[in-house]
Amino acid sequence: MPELPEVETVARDLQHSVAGATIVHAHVSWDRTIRHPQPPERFVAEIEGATILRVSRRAKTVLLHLEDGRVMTVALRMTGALIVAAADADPDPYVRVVFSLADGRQLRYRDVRKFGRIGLWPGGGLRSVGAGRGSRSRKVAEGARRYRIGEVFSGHGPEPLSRTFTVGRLAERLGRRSARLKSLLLDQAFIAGVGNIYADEALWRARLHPLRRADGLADGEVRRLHRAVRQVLREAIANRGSSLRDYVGADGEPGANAERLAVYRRTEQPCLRCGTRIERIVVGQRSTHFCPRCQPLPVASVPS
DNA sequence: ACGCCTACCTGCTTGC
DNA sequence: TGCAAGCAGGTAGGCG
Repeated sequence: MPELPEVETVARDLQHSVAGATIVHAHVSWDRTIRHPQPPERFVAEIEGATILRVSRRAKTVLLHLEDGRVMTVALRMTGALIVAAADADPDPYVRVVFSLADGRQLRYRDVRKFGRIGLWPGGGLRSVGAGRGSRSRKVAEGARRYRIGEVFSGHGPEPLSRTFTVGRLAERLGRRSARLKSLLLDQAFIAGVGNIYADEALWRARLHPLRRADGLADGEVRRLHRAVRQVLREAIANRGSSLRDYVGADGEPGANAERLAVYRRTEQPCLRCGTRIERIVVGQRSTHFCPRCQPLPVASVPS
């Protein structure tokens, strides 16, 4: 479900609605939602009584900072959602964890496909929750070592909306890689928070073919990509995210961005710029949508 | 470094 | 209508 704009929307919603709230009770109905090595019973015991100080986002993970310095991380993966509900709200068979708040409300973790994971990390440090390949060499046995807070997401690439994510930085990173643009945009170690929807949208906006190799871009093309990624994400946040199926904000309402998507899941429909039929191909086992006319593939620009 | 595969899960859509 | 296959916003781990 959620990519950067959706997770950002949830985090902002929660900052407004549950910052300052105290968790008086927790109930876990699908144990594997709780990250190893925390046994669910221990997690429940340790979270009870905690007060939520503030809520933020890093990459596609929601961070609930607790008053005592500990941090609860919620990785929503495909269908996870964090929803604030009244205690007497309708029962929902897909709610995997319920946090009962002191004021009577519930913070519900809902997840149809059960891929999401919730972690609780000690004050002043978290264990690595790295991002795939890039963090592999840094991986250590679970529980064997603690990372300091600044190193928590050390396996992740830059936040695309941060001020430090400049054209120059993107150019430098692209220049060192031979992979296809689409695959790189999905690589959390290369850039944090972009997923399948916004990768396709950004490439369409930048008029770059998803199979172009990263180190083959001209300066102007890098500039277009940098601008496109940031615009697409910012606009989606302004629209509270793209709801294709399961995604809702913490208020339980879907976002409004899905209807503004230019290529994602618009196979065979006309390109909004030139009217050419949008094509669907598979890149790295992920559906990929693009306009064959606006996003041409120059000869010899594909990874071999 | 890179691409490709499988696994984790459930539900909806599509095609015969 | 029924039923199987294919598809889904993510990512970890394994292989060549």
